[in-house]
Amino acid sequence: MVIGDAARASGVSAKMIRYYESIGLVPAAIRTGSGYRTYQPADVETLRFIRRARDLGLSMERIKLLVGLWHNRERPSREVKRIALEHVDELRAKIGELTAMCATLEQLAATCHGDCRPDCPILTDLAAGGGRALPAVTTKVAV
Amino acid sequence: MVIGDAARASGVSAKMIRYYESIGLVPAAIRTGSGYRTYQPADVETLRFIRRARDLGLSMERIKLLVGLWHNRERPSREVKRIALEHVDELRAKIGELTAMCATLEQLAATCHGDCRPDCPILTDLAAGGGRALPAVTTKVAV
DNA sequence: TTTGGTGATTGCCATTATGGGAAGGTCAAG
DNA sequence: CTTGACCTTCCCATAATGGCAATCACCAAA
Repeated sequence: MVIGDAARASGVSAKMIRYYESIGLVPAAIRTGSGYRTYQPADVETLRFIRRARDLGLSMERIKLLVGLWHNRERPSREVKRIALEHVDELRAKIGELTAMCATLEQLAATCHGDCRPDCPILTDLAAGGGRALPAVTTKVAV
Repeated sequence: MVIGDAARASGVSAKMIRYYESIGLVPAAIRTGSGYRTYQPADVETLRFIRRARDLGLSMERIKLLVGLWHNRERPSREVKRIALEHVDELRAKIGELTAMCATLEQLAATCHGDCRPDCPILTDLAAGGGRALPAVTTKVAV
């Protein structure tokens, strides 16, 4: 199996496979005499694991830890859970930030008539000091 | 007013002010004889505007448009509102993605006992194909 | 006036994860 | 033997920000 086959089988682009190798996330692939990287089904499985972890938004660093734990039969599941929950915390924090931004913008947009006239509360707010005019609802952030 | 003063007055770092100038977001500052950038109160106002827009998560590109509209007395508020709502759409999409990730991870973590034993549904899920075991709740994504 | 300290200038590097492209080698089918 | 598909490495780019380094400017105190 050459890199293109592994890419198709795993859903990870060839470019990314080489990148993962370069940062040590996957071991260096065995090369053919002419320098082509070769992959075994087990390698493809690892790549699929990585892809799913990426789909959950995990950073390369955490994925590296998870792959290590995955390949370690002595792992304590506590470690895995800790990493997952750390990421959950970060996701919740990010969601909170974005939700606050979204709420502020929605409120500003709601009070903008959005026609051909130039006066606009969105610009006024950005120019004047940001949302102090609508504090009560803005602070109602999920999570 | 030299760049450090403008930075303190606007809450935008000197580094970022130079960067904004380099990408054309703010006009090139007038220089003193020895090459120092000088700023007027109006420039500081623009920088504060930009900072607030950044705080709302707007991209440089959209901020560039907003600054243009802000400085244009003939602007139709429709344009401003459209840009704001485009960003709201993107925020909502992002929030939806993160919420889905978060829900999946929370569920997996909830079923992981998290002790010294090695078996772990989080790893099992990542290895096996991702969340197909918990579809009903996973799809219940906000937004 | 000299010296010291603070700050401004440019430029280069790093970040995160990913894509694009060029130049050149390899392989299999026709 | 040619052609096309595919591999290799290397460089560049992204968005927005921080950091570092060398050099120069300015202000105030001694």
